Amino acid sequence: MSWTRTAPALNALEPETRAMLDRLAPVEVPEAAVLFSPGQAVKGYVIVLEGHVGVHLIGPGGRDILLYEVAPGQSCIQSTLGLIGGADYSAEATATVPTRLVLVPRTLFLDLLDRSPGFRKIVFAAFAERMQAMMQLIETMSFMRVEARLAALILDRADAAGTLEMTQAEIARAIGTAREVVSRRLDRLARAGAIRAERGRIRIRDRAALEALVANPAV
Amino acid sequence: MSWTRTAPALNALEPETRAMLDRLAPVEVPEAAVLFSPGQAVKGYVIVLEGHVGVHLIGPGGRDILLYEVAPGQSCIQSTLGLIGGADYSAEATATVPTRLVLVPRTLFLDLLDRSPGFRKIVFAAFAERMQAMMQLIETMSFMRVEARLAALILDRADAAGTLEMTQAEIARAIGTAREVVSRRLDRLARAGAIRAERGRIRIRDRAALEALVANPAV
DNA sequence: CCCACCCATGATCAAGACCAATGAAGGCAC
DNA sequence: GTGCCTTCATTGGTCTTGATCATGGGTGGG
Repeated sequence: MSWTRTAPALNALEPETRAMLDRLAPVEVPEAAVLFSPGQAVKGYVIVLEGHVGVHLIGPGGRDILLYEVAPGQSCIQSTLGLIGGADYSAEATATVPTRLVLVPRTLFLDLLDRSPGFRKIVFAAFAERMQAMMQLIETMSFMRVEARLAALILDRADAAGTLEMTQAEIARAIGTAREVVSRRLDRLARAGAIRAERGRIRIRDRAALEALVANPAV
Repeated sequence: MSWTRTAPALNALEPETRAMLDRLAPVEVPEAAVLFSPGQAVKGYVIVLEGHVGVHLIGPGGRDILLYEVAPGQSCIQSTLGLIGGADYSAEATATVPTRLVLVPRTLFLDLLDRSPGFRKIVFAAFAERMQAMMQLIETMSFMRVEARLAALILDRADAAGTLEMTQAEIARAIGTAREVVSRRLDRLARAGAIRAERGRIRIRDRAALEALVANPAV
């Protein structure tokens, strides 16, 4: 009941709209569950309440790159895309941890979109934000070499203490390269004193050095 | 007067909405004019009436890649993005030929978005379509090698007779590589009998061969 | 006829993909 | 504790792709 209360973004909604959404039952999905895969039709608008979802493009040969991630309170742009434009999913979404989410059926979604300014605002703000991130991704992939991408990721995802808990394989997927390359790059960064690499963890030692790398991404 | 008549997509609009739009005066921009550049604030929603606009991401070092193109009747998603999300432009748009366009001011745009279901529908359909194309672009860049990208472009842009009038430099920008590479690849395709390369023009000779390349993009 | 633009080609070089083998740390069962 | 297994990481080596520099030839318009 009233799961909308747990999603801060939804607080600005009109009461009737919230009521309609609250009638939907959240769904629990286990870790590593595949929420959707390429080719499937979009069934509804997805709002993640708890947990974490990663959306990947899968290439032939099994390589995949992380398009974006969905945190609690956020929605999945692929779904929006499909509902508005009618396209099928072209990526794969998997829950990286046990996740709770709500699926707003297509008809309700379109109805709300038409009638609720607040809902519209939320949906489109999220849409725009994601889109922005995707353009960023294109830019990154086009113009930054792996080392710079790696530095950017470390700076971006490290916690306040300058620590990043990610396995090399995860990093590789996030920046779209092979694991070995990440290993080598990390090694170089470590030699240069920019970071300290541990098992499943990276500590920033020289933030400025990483920032310099990001600032000069010349391929 | 009544330029909305010339944009088929706008025919489905409510009469009042069309009337409001028709009050705006189209603008003429000369060939090679820069419509906007990275960092600029978004002034309004752009609808191209006539001509052709290319939107590029510019990297350090001058390299740039074609994000998408705007044909008559279409709008520029970067503008939509900025108006809804508040972000500045992150790409550069240039008119490739003399172009006529309409700029819907921000306030009117947001107002129409709120009040006109028809306008909303058009804007978001266009948004979704572009977004789809961008995902396609990411996929292409990630998983297709240059040869496959080249083949795809040839198939996609050739006219009914199987002829493509593009200079190698243009092709290079469109698929995000260097001109020399295009030259070499074209040469190989020509040797293989898939195409015939002439000055500023390419003729498809073996469509199936190109399609096979696109189908098997393994990096 | 000359000057832009377009194209071909060669040489070099770095990045990164891919394959393979090994080491090292942690978790678990017993 | 000991042994075993899984996950994570390191290292080496090979191979392709494609970026870049350089140079020369061709073509067409003014």
